[in-house]
Amino acid sequence: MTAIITRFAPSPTGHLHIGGARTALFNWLLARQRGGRFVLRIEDTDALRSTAEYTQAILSAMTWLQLDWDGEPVYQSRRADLHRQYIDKMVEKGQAYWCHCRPEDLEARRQKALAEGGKPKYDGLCREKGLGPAPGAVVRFKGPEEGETGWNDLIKGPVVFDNRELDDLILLKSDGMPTYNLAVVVDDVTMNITHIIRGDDHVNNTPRQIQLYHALGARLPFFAHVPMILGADKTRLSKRHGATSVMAYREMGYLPQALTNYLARLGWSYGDQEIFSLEEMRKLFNLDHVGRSAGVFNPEKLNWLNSHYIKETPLDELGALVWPYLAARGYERPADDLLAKIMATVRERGKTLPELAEKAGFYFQSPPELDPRAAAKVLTPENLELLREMRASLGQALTAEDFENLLRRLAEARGVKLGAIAQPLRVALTGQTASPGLFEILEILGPAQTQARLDAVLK
RNA sequence: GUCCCCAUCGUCUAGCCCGGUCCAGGACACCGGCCUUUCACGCCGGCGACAGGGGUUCAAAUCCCCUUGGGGACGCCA
Repeated sequence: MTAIITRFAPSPTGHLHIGGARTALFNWLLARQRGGRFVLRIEDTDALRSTAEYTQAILSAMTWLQLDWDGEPVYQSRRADLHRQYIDKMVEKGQAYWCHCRPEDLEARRQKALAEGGKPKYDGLCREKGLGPAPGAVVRFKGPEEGETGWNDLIKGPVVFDNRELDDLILLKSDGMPTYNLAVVVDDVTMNITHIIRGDDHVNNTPRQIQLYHALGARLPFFAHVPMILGADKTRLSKRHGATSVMAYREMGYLPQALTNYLARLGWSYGDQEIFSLEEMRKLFNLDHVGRSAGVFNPEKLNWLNSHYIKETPLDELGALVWPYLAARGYERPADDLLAKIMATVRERGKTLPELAEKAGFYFQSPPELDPRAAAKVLTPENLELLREMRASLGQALTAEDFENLLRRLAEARGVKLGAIAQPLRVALTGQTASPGLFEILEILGPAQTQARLDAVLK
């Protein structure tokens, strides 16, 4: 059995988006699982819209997601000569022909066909004219006029198109550049791609591409069309549904494992299992279990996965990940072990990295910003008096455990519940009524900081 | 308009290919309870779906047909 070769072929006309990331992931998974190759091809034949910046952004997004590719990325634009050779050969063999129809005329005829209830396809005007090259001319594929073209899609099953539905697609643009459909086929053939996993929106291109494979005498690859990802309103995921680029999710504080796990599970399943490391997916992934219907992107579930992976991240790593968000708030960097201890107290209280930074904010503000409603409710005259009385004894403990014993004894001595003295202290130290565990906070703040915060409230 | 694809809880899905084990299982979200110094986490419980209609069959979420609904494509974009 020969090794499989898959590819991801984004066009650098924008950032890597959620849908693209998923097709990349599936291609990567299949290749890695079967010991094959996963190659990256940048489809930059649209000179107007493709940029080097987007190319870079796509590469870094892939790297962030830990989807490594084999060899150097292939730039489609640099293969234009090769594409041109194939086109010339097809013209020579009578498989393609020069067409002199002008874009405006074409558009007019399309509109007319549409108005008459027909399909807006090329009418074949130049097909039998035997024209040659000319300024503004294009080369079209001479497709079969009858019969059917179909394939057995690895995800969708058998798909068949009537050849009469297909028109003579352009292979060479008037600017001398190959079109997408031609370039893709020539590249996939010459790069020996065995499995093409791509978005659903390409099924309509597939019969045309298959005809090109036939014309080229090339062996067909396997096709697998992954369903679209939709927004909450069930239309194609777009900007107005919120962030769509992978890097935007990185900035919003999502972990790459959460995103790949979510994306894999959106469409693919393995029984009831929800949590998969990249390593695990790689073992278990299977195109048979990729669903056929479109899926709605659900940020809530992504959040859940993100908090799961946040809880799994070692504290020192988590500290490093959250630090940039803390720094953005203008805080000073604490020692690594202290930052790790802080993370331990907040990591179950936030779903994204910036949320963690927000929950940890009070540690870094001295005194912390006092929530007026918390103050009004909890820092009553009686409670302030209570804090004043407790102030000295708080200097006698050092560890969270000691603080717990101390406060429990104090509560017992006064004949009140722990909460009665914990809440005023919490508000004094954090400015909030909701916070991480009070004993841990006391340990982290230390005696001096604790006294300073009490002083600020009691002055 | 034409063609292609799709259709199980609000959402992601298991089950469908090989009909009975499914008065349909899991997860997110939501609601309730427990735990508890607060908030979370965690645990327990609840709500909630086979789009509709015809067939085939002793039996259909599972097979077939139609309808409806949704998505996609119809570019000298990729």
